[in-house]
Amino acid sequence: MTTAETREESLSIGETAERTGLSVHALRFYEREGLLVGPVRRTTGGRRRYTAVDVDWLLICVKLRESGMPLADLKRFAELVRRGPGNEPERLRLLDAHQQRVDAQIRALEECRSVIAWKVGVYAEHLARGEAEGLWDPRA
Amino acid sequence: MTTAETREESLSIGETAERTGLSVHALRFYEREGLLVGPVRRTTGGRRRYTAVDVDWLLICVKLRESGMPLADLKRFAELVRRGPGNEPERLRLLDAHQQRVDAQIRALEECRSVIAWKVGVYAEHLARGEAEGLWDPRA
DNA sequence: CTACGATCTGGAGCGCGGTCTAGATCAAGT
DNA sequence: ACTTGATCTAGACCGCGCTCCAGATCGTAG
Repeated sequence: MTTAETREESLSIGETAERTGLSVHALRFYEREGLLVGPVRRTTGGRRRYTAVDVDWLLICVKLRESGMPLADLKRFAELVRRGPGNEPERLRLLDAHQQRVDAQIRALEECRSVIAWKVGVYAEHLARGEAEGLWDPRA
Repeated sequence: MTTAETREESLSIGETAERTGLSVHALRFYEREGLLVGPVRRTTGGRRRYTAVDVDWLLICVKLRESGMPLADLKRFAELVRRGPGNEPERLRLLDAHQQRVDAQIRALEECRSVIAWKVGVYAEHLARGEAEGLWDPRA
């Protein structure tokens, strides 16, 4: 097998980086910061081996980060999961609060988009007229 | 008039901050960075006075920033406007490119939202069952 | 055995977008 | 005249989220 992988359902840090979109630096950083649920397994030589469960968790992390969840909240979430069953209500509250923020963010972006679209329209119309005259608003 | 304003259609930096949502620090910072189209007028005493045109531009800036436009692009846009008529196609390209990014961002956020919503659903369902048994996925 | 690329650790450094401080000045109320 | 609060400038500083470096080690292909 040329492209190592050992087929033991575990991946090297490089492969994990590829699959998650995170850099190897970021993966080590996340681990140091306590953002992973379990400790990452290691080979006898000390190299990290990521399981499918690790990768799934990382993919969730990526989505939460991408939608703006701060690392501190992600860490809190990881801690809750790490502590095991019993705190599901708190996990739910955390996710739910984040979802609200995402919704608000989407609404804000949509408003921005409409303002920008209007500006684009102003210029497009201006140019369609053959840019003969300057825009009425000197700062448009 | 107790709450100064002089009614000469110009605002102090503090009033401008209130109306735009930017801090007075940010207003001075934006000015230093060349993000404003024209030089801000000053009183004889050296205090800034913002006109309605200034405020309108700032409101656009706020929307562009809120939707993720980097200060460098905003600066570029301000420069184009400052140079006056003739470069409208370039302004349009700049805005249009940004709009594309905003659209992509909205789509990305919507995907994140659906992943999060699914996770929330998993927890909600689990809790509805009376949290009798742990989640099948130890890292959910 | 050798070589080369991937990975390791600890810690420094960075880009962005402001934020804050110090010390002075201005302007308005009393 | 005095006090009080807003504003001024220049420049230092900050939080976040990585990113990069040095120097050592691992591990696989040839």
